[in-house]
Amino acid sequence: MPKLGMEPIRRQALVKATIAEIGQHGTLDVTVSQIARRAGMSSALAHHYFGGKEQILVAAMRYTMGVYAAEVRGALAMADTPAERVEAIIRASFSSRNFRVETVAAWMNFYVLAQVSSEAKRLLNVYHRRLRSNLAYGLRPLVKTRAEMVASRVAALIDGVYLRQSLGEAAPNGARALEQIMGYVQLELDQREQK
Amino acid sequence: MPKLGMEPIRRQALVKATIAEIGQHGTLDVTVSQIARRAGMSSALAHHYFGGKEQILVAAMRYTMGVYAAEVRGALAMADTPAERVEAIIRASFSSRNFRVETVAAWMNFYVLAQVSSEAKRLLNVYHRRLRSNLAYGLRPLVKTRAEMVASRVAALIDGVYLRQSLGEAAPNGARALEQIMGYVQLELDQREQK
DNA sequence: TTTTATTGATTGACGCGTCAATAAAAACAA
DNA sequence: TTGTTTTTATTGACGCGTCAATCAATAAAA
Repeated sequence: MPKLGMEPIRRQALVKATIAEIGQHGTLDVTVSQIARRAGMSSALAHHYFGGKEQILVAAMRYTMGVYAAEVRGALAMADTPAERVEAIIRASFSSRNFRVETVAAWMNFYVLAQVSSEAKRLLNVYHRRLRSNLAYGLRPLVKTRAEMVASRVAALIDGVYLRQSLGEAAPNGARALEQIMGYVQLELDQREQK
Repeated sequence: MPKLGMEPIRRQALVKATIAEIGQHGTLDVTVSQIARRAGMSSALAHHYFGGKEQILVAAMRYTMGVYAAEVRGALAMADTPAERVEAIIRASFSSRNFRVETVAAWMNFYVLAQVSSEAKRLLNVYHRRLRSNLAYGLRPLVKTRAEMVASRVAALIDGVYLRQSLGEAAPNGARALEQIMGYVQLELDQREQK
């Protein structure tokens, strides 16, 4: 009963299943069969649409990063002041959409994937560059020449908080994470004013 | 030609080979045979001494953390002021001994291992608790009630910098990493003085 | 002869990727 | 319209390779 135009549906189902599966296992050690089963199809079909396991994983990565990027853009569009811009970017990292167990687990494993897949490495570098560039743009009016450095620190903080969360005793608490990082940003701003 | 007392030698050789192998592959996807070959023995012997792959990996993790902990203790012993204590702890994370490609790669993968091995998770939690506790102890005289929070941020920063380094375009630069983090600490100290 | 060291060979499981086969829709032909 | 061919969807089965773990066998110390 082949309905036509299944390709995009199948692809998305596989991508989402991949993230869920990685989230559940906490590892990239998920089989194509597991992913396919969760997505409701045979593993052969998964290979048919994606070619191989690595490409499925990279697609999942691209999807995850795309969701994040969209959220950043959305939040950025509503920000008027530089300070709001900065907060919007950070806030996106800890939104209930992104800062959940599966996504955190997936994210960490993308760093491992980047050790093996050059495309994954490229994607991760793009993410980092954008993040720092976006942050620095918002920060420049606020902290002038320190903008790049502060952006670097914020980026590292975000990654660090994610990593910590992956050890996850407690459920992800986006609000607390956000405060943690905004606290640092505020410190940089105060510093500026007192000079 | 069985020389007696080989066990500790073999074990250490395997542990070191494991770290080297993970460092080279960037992943936990290293076979027992590869590790054993690098350590100059058969895979059967590796199993004989460790029981299984997971135990080898955990041993490598314990070893890595042990090296780090020893270095922290050493640096701490030579620190007189609280500020020196804090710097000593951070410095250890970026010493030329610890902040090298293999170790950074291994470290990141320990987070993945912790998703699968409860012993690895335990070890990582111990590391985090100690790190934060050590930092907070040094920070308390300097920033009072903020000590815990600053310690948390520093810990997250360290992890974040490591993670970034694992993407490693350039070779690890411990000095720069150290500055990056000490810059933040200094900011917290300045803040305190101006109040 | 018991213990320690050591390995080649083997087993059993598992996973990726491929292929041939089935089936329905669409495109085309008469 | 009806018949034929091509394209798209889909899967079960399978081959090929890999790998963790085990075992039986060898050998030297104690």
